[in-house]
Amino acid sequence: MYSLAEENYLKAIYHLEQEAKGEVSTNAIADRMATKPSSVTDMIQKLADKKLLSYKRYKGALLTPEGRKIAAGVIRKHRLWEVFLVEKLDFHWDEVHEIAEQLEHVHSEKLISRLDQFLGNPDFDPHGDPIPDKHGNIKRTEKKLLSELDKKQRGVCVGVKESSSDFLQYLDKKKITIGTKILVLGKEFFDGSMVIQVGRDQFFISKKIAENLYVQTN
Amino acid sequence: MYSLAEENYLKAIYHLEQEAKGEVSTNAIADRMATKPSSVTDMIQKLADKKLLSYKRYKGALLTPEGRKIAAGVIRKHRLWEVFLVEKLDFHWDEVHEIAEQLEHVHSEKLISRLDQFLGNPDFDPHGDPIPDKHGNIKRTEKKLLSELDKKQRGVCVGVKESSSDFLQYLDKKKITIGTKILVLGKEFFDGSMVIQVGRDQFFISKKIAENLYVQTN
DNA sequence: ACCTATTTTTCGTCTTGGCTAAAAATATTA
DNA sequence: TAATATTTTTAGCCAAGACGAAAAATAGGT
Ligand SMILES: [Mn+2]
Ligand SMILES: [Mn+2]
Ligand SMILES: [Mn+2]
Ligand SMILES: [Mn+2]
Repeated sequence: MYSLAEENYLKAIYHLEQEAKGEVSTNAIADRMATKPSSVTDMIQKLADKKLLSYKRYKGALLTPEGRKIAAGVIRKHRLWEVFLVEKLDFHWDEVHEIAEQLEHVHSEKLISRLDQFLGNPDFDPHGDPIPDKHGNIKRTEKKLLSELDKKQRGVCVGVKESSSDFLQYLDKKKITIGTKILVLGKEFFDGSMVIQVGRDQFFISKKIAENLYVQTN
Repeated sequence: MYSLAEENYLKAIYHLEQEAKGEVSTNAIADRMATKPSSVTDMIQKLADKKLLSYKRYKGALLTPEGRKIAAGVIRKHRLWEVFLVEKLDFHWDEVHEIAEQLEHVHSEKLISRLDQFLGNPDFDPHGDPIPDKHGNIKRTEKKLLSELDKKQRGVCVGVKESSSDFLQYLDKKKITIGTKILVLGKEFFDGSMVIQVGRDQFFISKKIAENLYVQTN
């Protein structure tokens, strides 16, 4: 059984590995976890001793299969609890993350398998992120950022990259949620801004918005 | 926001106050928490500094209203989660306590009020223990131990004093659960053992069993 | 190749919540 | 009341996980 701190480090490193593809640096981990590099060094040495990641001084960290499995398990729990909060307790998708940060550390195989079943074995969390199965495998789907679409292309919103409250509330205001169809009416190459159509509404969005919305194109 | 350790101490002291009616001794707390008296002294001094209990050296501890409120809040969460596990996730009543010990420390007012609502605002947990309301008030009901009944008296099982797995599984084997009607056929004064009728079955129970089953007589 | 800036590690320290051993206070019993 | 037993507290120590300051390694620029 791993401690709360260990689980959080593994989770952060797992996410950073996805994003950066390769060794994860001490500073990157410190940034992500809002902690100091010296603390990170201590912890990755400890995790290396436990064979949860491989680490050579000054060379960054890489999860071992075991470390990856632990991390995926924590992420699985986080996302299942988020589904629970939204689907069963009627929470809004911008309110669930902080609570799931706590719930993800409850240790019980049986609890999580029963919860999974209770929720109907969902594949995605309320933000469109895939839920790892009990072995830690994730069903990766084809998705791109809205910002990658060109004029006249269509996409269906399948997820968000950021899930800050501010961003999610912006999306709500614009009536964009998972499953919403989006048509790119125009794209400005100078600043990456777009004009899009959502339902009957047409409006302007900044590059920053377009870079944080995942869409699927068929 | 209080730490996991602080919450567990407050909860233990709360329960000991109920049982013993009066100041709670250092040793009693240490026993209940499977820790050492010296550790208890440290913690109760810390809790006294925070005004969660009153404490004079060598005189034991008594929760302040604030301390009692925190403790009742933790117990409320514990019991609501137990209801969730049994009612929604089909756990057996002997499996839920350990998991609830973890879930009770998740901090979110909104989570617990939504959970309460989702469960239909239950008054009792799966072991028959009353669930405090959001202000920490408990609906106390008239109940006595089965061992207090005399020959020919009837009672309805409304709770268990112990909820160890062994005991609960024993009760299952004997088809006794919350709501079961029990008739005392005989009582041996020498050792406190009884012969009781449950449904169509008649059988012998030891004093230890009778002292851990709460019944209501009408 | 050398100097400098950046990143990472090391070292000493802090807080929380444990522990043991010894001292002090209280309770019991002769 | 005095001696003894029990309970409680104090004092010193430990491990986890954080921190800042200083040292070491690496990366970049010339
Ligand atoms: Mn989340
Ligand atoms: Mn999510
Ligand atoms: Mn319980
Ligand atoms: Mn219970």
